[in-house]
Amino acid sequence: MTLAKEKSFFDRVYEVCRLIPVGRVSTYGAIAKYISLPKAARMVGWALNKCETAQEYVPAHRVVNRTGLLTGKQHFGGSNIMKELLQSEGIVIVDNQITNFDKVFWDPSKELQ
DNA sequence: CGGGTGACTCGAC
DNA sequence: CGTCGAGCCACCC
Repeated sequence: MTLAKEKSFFDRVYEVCRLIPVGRVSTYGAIAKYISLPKAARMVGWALNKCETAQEYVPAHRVVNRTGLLTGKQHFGGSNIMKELLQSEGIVIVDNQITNFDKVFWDPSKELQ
């Protein structure tokens, strides 16, 4: 799939996040890598922090750090909303850690090329 | 315009 | 094996 390269970094992050299939998750680094900025993983998280400003809904709960840990949980209203959402999609989480992370991991640079 | 920020990542000790 | 530190870069104020 080809994404508009004219758009800003943020917009690309939002687009990739929306492309994440239900029941799957991705990582900040993987997304950053897909948009040709593998070292901008922090920017991805920051972009998701402002995902509410995006014109369309962004499933930011499907994006975790590269270990499968829900580091962004606290930014989801301060509750277990992120965990609840992921579990409702079939993802198993124990202590904010995705247990079957290897199976649900979705790499845009591989799945989306 | 310049500095600060951040939901990350990787390497060193 | 676990913890700590520094680099990274586009966007906001």
